[in-house]
Amino acid sequence: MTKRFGQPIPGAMYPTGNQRETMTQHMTDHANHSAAPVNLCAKRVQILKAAGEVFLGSGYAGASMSQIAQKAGVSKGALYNHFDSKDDLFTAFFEEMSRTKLSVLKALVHDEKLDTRTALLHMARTTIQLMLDATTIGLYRVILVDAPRFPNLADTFWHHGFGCAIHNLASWLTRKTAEGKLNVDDAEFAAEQFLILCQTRIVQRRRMSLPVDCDSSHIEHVARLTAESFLRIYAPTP
Amino acid sequence: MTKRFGQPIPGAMYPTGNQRETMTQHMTDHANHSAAPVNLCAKRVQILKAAGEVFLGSGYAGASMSQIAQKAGVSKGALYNHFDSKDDLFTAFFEEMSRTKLSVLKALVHDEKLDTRTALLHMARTTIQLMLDATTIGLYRVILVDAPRFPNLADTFWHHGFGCAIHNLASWLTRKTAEGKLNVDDAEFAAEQFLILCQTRIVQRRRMSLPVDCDSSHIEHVARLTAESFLRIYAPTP
Amino acid sequence: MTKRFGQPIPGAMYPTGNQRETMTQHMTDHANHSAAPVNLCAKRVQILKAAGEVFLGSGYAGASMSQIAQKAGVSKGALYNHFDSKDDLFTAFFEEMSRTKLSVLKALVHDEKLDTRTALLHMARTTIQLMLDATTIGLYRVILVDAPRFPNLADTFWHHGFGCAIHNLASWLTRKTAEGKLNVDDAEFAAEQFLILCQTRIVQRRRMSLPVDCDSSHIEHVARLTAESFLRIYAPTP
Amino acid sequence: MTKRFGQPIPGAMYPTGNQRETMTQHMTDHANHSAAPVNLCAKRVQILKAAGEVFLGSGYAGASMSQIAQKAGVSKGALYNHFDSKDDLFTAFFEEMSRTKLSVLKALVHDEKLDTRTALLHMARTTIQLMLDATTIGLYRVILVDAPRFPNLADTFWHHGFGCAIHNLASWLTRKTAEGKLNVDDAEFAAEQFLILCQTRIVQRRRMSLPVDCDSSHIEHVARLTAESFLRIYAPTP
DNA sequence: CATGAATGAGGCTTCATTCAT
DNA sequence: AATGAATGAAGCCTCATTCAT
Repeated sequence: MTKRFGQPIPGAMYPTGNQRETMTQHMTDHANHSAAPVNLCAKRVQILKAAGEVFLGSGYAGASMSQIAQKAGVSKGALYNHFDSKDDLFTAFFEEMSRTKLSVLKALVHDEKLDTRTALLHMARTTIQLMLDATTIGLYRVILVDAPRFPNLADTFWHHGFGCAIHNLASWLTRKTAEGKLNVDDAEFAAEQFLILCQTRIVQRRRMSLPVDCDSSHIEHVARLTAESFLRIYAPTP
Repeated sequence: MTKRFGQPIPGAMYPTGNQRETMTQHMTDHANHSAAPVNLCAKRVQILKAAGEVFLGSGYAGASMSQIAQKAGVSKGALYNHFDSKDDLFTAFFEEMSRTKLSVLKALVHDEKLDTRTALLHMARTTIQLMLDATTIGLYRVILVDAPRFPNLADTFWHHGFGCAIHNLASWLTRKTAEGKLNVDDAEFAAEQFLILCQTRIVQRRRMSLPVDCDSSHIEHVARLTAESFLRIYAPTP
Repeated sequence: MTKRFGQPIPGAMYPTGNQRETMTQHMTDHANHSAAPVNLCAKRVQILKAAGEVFLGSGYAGASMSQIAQKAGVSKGALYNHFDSKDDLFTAFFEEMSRTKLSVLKALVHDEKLDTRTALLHMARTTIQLMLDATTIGLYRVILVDAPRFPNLADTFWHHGFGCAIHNLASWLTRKTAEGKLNVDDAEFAAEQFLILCQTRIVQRRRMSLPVDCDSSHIEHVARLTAESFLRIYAPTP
Repeated sequence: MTKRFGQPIPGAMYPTGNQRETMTQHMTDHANHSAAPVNLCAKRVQILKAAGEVFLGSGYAGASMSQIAQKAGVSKGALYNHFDSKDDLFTAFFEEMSRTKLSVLKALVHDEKLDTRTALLHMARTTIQLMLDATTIGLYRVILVDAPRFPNLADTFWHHGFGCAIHNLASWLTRKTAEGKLNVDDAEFAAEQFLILCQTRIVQRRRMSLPVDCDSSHIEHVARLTAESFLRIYAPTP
């Protein structure tokens, strides 16, 4: 059923089916013959946005095409003019979301001239904040529950999100180790540890819909403890 | 509608209605006149088992009563002789699962005469293994996706699982700190960090249905790194 | 399905099936071998009572055997020990109700030494009160809706209720005409007119669940107008 | 849940949702771009017609959506494109029926130049005929049995039917009294008496599904007796 | 291309009835 | 006799999808 997924080749054309580009970019690269494509894009974006709200909240099984159509302000039929099926829409939504919402993770590592401790604190704070975002939590939820039936889901999420962040962070850790600021052996593992440690206390509870204090002061506290802990693990031996 | 949840009163009897004892215990405490209760329990257990398989795999919305009935080998109507509704069955399944499957976490801390490093390794190994279990992963999945609609879910899970483990582990850490073997300030936080660190690499990927090597040698490796890291954070300052 | 109905022969025996005597009489005409029949009767009465409450309120289609069993405080199976089917129980309930609750109508005409006007007023009052009774209204409701599917229902109701009252009243009217107190030609028609006139204002509205003042003073008012009207129709020509 | 009822605003448009005009009028007031509404209306009418047949015969509880769909020649799901629920369909059916079928009652009083006796006979005949109509009997049945659960039912019926007729007739009676042709004190009460008297013998039996002669000659006979009786009650005192 | 009515499969639940205990 | 679990048909309703307009 699921048709397109897995290798989102940014420039490729999809001659069969309704698929179009992911459309947040180059909305204007066709000053050609008609404004229709713009509207198309607009409607597609509109639908994807609505699909996002619904799928993130309810998962694949809990969402209904009617709901999405209604929230998007279009007819049910219109959904099928832009997407071949619920599966297809789900897949498109997920890819779009992963690409746009997790971009923060890709840019987690700013190579500014911050000292190591400050940089770690900064990254911890940013990570926690991202992971508390409703969209991120929704995406995580969707992956956990729907990945068994949509095998490429997790790949996409990993590719655009966690995996990417781990990779970038690992590079940074390797660099810091080379600089003698840290002492990291398995950089990929350490990077993952860092990201996972960020979930202590706040993120973990929030994901489970448990009541939790999300004040920025609390976030700051946890970020600090996390950065500190990480430093203790990987501080260079004197 | 959903009747039973929240305060499982272990010794109470439910003479009227569908609710019965949680039924893993005292299947034999009726040397009286009839074997019927055994069958009743048997069928209830049978249904709960099937419900478990289905709910764990698909969440509440993705599961269907027909599926469950079929997997349990009973008629659809029979489900309603034992549970008032899908909600009720879901709730009962979840409570049962939390109680029985997470008991390992409660017993995570054995107060044996192991040295600290070995004990941590041991606990890391156990935790990883538990968290890789299909049931545990399913439960986690269910909580993430269905807790928003079933508020007690997360409480139950926390109460029987994570929360309990954190609490026990925190006590142990406090004790070790008193003994000078560790140097833990915020024991609850540290305990949670330990459990979260155990999810690095293997558990996290498995949860997302990503391919991952689950060999015991790999588990051992991660457990060792985890214990080591934890020790580095909280080793007593020399 | 419906087995027995139509000619309730009071003394007959029903050798096949579960049917027993209507049981409000001669509860004691068997000082014979066992007290079981008494219990049977008790349970049967209990069931019929519950069936009455439910059927009167909801009609045949709206009632459920479970409801009845619950209200009767017996098991669902027990219903089928006493009655062959829902149809059978319905039929038995209806006959019983008609017989017992409408007996007032049979005794509508007391041949006391009241003058005609007072007697009519008396009968109007009694009729209105009976017709306002929840049971009577329920019976009427049941006939209207279920008679098409249970052809003997209306016969029974007519036989025990309206028809009987009309008959008795017609005799009385004939007698009064003979005495020169009234001038009734078609006595059956006149009797029916009287009973129907009693439904003006209060009974008619109550039947339709419309709000209506049922004070005894209001009843008295309507009864008086009704008797007066009847007298004007059938007063002997001077 | 039930959305439309109570105040049928004749000219309102319901652009969103299932609700549409009651649709017996202006099937042609859209010389616009498409013939679809005609079909829509047609189907809605088709469904309402089928619903009428079923509900009138069986009441709310005894009717099934499958039956209605089948009788309407549409799929079960199609019902829900036009009505939100069984309740909604029931409510719409009842309102429509009350409005269209009982209009005869509203026009009961023609202010022709008939003498009083003839006018009464005329009205009695018309009333009896209307009340014998299968639809009227069905509506009455539905009210009695379902009004307890649908409070607006009886109001609607009264508003469109009985109540209206009583009101018009009462005005007529008052007029006749002013003209010295009748001597009516409580005109509303008298009007109700007239309508109720019309139910003697034929209507009452028919309602209960009892066998009864409905020949026009019999109707004429009862109408004559009824008019005569009414005249005797309210003839002006000489 | 947009619409939304139509469809039929399938969802959850209730029901009358049966039957082993 | 009494119980209540089991059954499978049927009830109401929703859903993804199609298609005429």
